Amino acid sequence: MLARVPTSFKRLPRAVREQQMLDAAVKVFSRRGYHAASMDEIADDAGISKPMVYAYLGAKEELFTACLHREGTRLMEAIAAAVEPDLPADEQLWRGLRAFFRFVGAHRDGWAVLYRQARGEPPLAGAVVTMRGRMIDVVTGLLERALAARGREVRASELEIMAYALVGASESVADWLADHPEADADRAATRMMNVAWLGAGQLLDGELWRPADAG
Amino acid sequence: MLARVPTSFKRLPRAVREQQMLDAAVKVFSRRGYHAASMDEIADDAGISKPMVYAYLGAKEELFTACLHREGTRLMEAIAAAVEPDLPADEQLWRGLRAFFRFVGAHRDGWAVLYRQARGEPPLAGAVVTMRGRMIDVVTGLLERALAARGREVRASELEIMAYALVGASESVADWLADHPEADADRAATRMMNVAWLGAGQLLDGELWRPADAG
Amino acid sequence: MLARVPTSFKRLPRAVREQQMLDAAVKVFSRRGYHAASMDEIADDAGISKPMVYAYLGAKEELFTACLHREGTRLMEAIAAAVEPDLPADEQLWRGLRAFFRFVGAHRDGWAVLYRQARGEPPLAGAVVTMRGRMIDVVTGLLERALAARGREVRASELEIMAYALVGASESVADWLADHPEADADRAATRMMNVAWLGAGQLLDGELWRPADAG
Amino acid sequence: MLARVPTSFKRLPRAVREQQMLDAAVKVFSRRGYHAASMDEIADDAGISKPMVYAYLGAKEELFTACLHREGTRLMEAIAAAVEPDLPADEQLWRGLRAFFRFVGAHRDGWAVLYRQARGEPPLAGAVVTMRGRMIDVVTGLLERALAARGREVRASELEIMAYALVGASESVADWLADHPEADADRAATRMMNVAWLGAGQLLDGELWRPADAG
DNA sequence: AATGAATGAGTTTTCATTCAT
DNA sequence: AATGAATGAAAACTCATTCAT
Repeated sequence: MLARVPTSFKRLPRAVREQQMLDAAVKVFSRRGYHAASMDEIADDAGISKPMVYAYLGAKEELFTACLHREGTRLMEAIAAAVEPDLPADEQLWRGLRAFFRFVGAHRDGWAVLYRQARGEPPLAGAVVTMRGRMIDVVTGLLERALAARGREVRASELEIMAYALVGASESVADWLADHPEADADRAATRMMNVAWLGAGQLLDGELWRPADAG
Repeated sequence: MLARVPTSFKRLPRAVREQQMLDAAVKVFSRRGYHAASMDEIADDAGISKPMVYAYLGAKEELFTACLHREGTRLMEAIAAAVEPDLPADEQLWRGLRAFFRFVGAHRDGWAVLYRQARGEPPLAGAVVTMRGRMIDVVTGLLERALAARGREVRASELEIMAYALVGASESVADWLADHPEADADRAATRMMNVAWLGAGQLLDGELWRPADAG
Repeated sequence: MLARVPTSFKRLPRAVREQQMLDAAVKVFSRRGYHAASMDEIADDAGISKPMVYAYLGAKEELFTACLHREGTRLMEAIAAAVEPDLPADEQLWRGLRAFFRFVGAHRDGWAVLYRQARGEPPLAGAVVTMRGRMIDVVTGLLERALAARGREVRASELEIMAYALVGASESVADWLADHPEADADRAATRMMNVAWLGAGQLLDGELWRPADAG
Repeated sequence: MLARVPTSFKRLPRAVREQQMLDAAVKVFSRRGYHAASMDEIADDAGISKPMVYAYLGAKEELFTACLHREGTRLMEAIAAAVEPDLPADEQLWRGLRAFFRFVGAHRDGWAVLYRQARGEPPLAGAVVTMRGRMIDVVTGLLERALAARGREVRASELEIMAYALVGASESVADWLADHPEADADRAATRMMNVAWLGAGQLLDGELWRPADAG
């Protein structure tokens, strides 16, 4: 948590103000949902007047999009930092999943919640398409590299479905994680990795995938 | 022989009206989203006045819940009808997935859309928990039977996460299907089955699962 | 309380049905207030369908008026039965007041509550004027007889104001009684009699009026 | 010298708007009654939009309460200004009553009407209790001082009933005054004073109380 | 640069009342 | 005689958004 900047600091540079607003918006959107969140509450929470919010970040929809964008980027950066392109595919997938669940587990008010809300709201469809596209791209890239390393090639649409399945499964397990606050992010990542890598067939036969490292 | 259908469409019995209303509500909720859907439009679309909607199905939230319940039950019935408990696990999973995607593909305004919306809306959380529980139960049951057939046993929470992953993956691929109207439901089901059954590991190595039948 | 007539008794004579409805209406109006009382609840409580209420007792306003009329008449009859025109004025006033407070105390859901509600509602003004007129007439008659017995005469408008004051004071003390369920009706009547008969001047000097009898 | 009154009546400071709204609300509530009064009409009458009413004075119930409070306070102040604690009790009572009737007569849309409405409305019960308490306190205080001057003492509950009677009688005569627009407030006050001070017993015997002064 | 004042437009919900059977 | 079905009309309340200062 960032220390709250005292309200007495007036005339802050624009960039700082914008971050304050986004912090407040993420908080309120997460807590109340897109519709139930009121611009009033967001402005109040940011310690700023409503017209300023409009002046800096635009209307409600844009504001939400900006939140989603910022949180999504942070998530993507966390994943990117964890994955090293030269490792084998399973290690890459594992590190990516682990980073994903760690991030989601650590920011329970952030991207996962916003994304979940956005998915059901037609007016936010655009933002969702954009963000999901970025996630799909990450996964697709990983798969493509893995295939290339094996000297194989697969139609793009096949890869895309697979990426959808992986992303959807991860989101769902992230939901499970969000609903079980006592659960451990790394354990969830391990389970997810098992399903994703081995598939139900091998799992049912008792096969198991285990992380190589401890951390 | 049949009872005479009245020439004017007025004064229908309650049960009929309720179905008309639910039809309209599912349509409008799907098209507009929960919040943007107005009770006015739903009533109009059902060809009935608003007070009747309130009298028969209650306030907006209850109405949505009723929609979700009806559509979810239909989906579940479609899946249940397709799965035969005595078949091997992969065949069961396949038939279940195929039934799921066929249903979702055939009712693009139905369960999948409502469910997606409900997930982001705090006020609808209760309904989501109930419905998701039913889906998870179906998948968990399937996995349990498969394990039993192999003489193995696994902790309930492990199974649950696996079920979450499968359900989430399916939902996500269903989204993909919803976004690609030209796509074929059975092909999507096959892709999904591959990911779910074989896992990324074997898929990347070129293994492939194929349906046994043609239907 | 009348024993509830079982709903299975259908086709009751009109007069009986009307009393059932009035019973229900008095109850619901008293409990909820004129506006918050819904015709639905009244019909339900009477164990009858709404159209019947309309057919027998008319619209909501008429229904309320009918309630007020019935309860008011009962009150007036109770007072009339208690007052004997040949007694001295103070004895008459005392008996009238005592009957009034006893009645109000015994029917805490009846006349007093309805009347209080009606007073503030412009649409019910007519009914209030009528009922209050009847009360004022009773008091005015009492005062006139008392004056006649003393061989005096006073302008009608003077008497009228006096009657207003007495009626208003009684209503107010009745309110006090309604708000103090543990209070005793006869004690309240005695206090009221003291104020009304002796006036503040004598009361402050310690004079006291006491009922002659014990009953 | 005076601050320039803006040519357009827009953008007034909050305090001013609040008074305008209260003025309009008192008017509309008095004319139509609590329920029949619509927030729309009140806003229109105040020359402002509905949301401002909600923003400044809250929901309908709070708005009504605020009206009652303002008008009640004005009435109480008028009475307090008229009564001088060092005068004899009858003089105090007389001045109080006169101030009361003058005020009520001069503000036929104010306190008396609102109070009458509030009494019958269950949702406004709280406000009524508060306001009536203040009136009762004023009268009780007067009576206590009078008793103390005579060296006597009386139980609080006795005084309370007496106060109820006096307040109720005054309200009723105020009603009479409201229904007789040609009537004179001071004459009504004199009549009321006679009943209250002398009581029916002495009045019937021809005794009469008269104000000492002419004003 | 910053905000208090202001509103248009829309929504859910309720209720008295009446047909058609 | 009795009722389930049906509705017109209105009311309270909220919110995103913008002026004017």
